Amino acid sequence: MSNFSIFLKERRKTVGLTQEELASKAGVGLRFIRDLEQGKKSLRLDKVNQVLSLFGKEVGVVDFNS
Amino acid sequence: MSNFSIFLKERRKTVGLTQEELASKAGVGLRFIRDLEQGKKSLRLDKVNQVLSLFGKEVGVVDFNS
DNA sequence: TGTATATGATCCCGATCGGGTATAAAATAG
DNA sequence: CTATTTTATACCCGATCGGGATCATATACA
Repeated sequence: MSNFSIFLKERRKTVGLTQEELASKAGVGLRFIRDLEQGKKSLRLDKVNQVLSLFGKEVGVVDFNS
Repeated sequence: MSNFSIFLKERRKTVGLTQEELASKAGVGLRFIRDLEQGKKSLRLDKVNQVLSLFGKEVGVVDFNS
């Protein structure tokens, strides 16, 4: 599982959103949210950022250790 | 410009690699390296990680302020 | 001058993404 | 403890797009 998979799944739950609600809020498909939370590796960067931006975050360079 | 665009361009130069050499080392196309360093938004995550891993880094969640 | 880089235009293959649907699991109601 | 609803997972399909390869041109730089 990647880094944002966990981050997003937890954040979504703490704010009480369903996957479907998050999808429509972020302007992406439900399938994408599911792939994302499932840790799919080959997602598109802009789509991931589209979702992360709802939580004031974005994709960036990090070390292997979290 | 995104975060890894700058990071990768600088790293590549400090280790003395051309875009072409980096591309073949990372197993991606030259065009991808160029798009990457130019900050293209819609790249695929796995490919970006493929390149970042050469420098012991990966893609992760970060704040808007770097 | 030659080398590295940037940008644009194709073509082509394969994957992503979204929509729909069917199903499974979890939560809630009766 | 069941029945119903909600939420999550899995699969197929079709349109779209990424990315590799290649050629061409333009610019920056050593």
